[in-house]
Amino acid sequence: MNFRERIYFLTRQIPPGKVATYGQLARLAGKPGAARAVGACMRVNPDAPTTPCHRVVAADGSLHGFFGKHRLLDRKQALLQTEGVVVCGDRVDLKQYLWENDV
DNA sequence: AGTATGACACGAC
DNA sequence: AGTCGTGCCATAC
Repeated sequence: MNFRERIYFLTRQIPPGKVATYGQLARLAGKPGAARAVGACMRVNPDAPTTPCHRVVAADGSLHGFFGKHRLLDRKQALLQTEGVVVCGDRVDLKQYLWENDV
């Protein structure tokens, strides 16, 4: 299982209404410093709906990438809010929606 | 095999 | 608190 697959798997484990940071996924993947690598995996993200990359945010809770050029953030943003994540502008309250991975 | 690029994170100012 | 610079890992060419 390559890192990418782990990242996708972990991302899939993110419950609705919650978000995980790249560093978090990287850490769960076994590479606490592979935050960038996580983002790289999301970029290739072959399974967009299967891998809720929109649930993956930066360490500050700010949404990255998936809205940059595509600007479809509004769509993802709305989706996140539908799941229970209130997106403040381009950021979410990690203290409230940060995936604790208790499971 | 090496170089260049990238959806990040942390430290310091 | 916000902004700037550097470091880490993986992927793609």
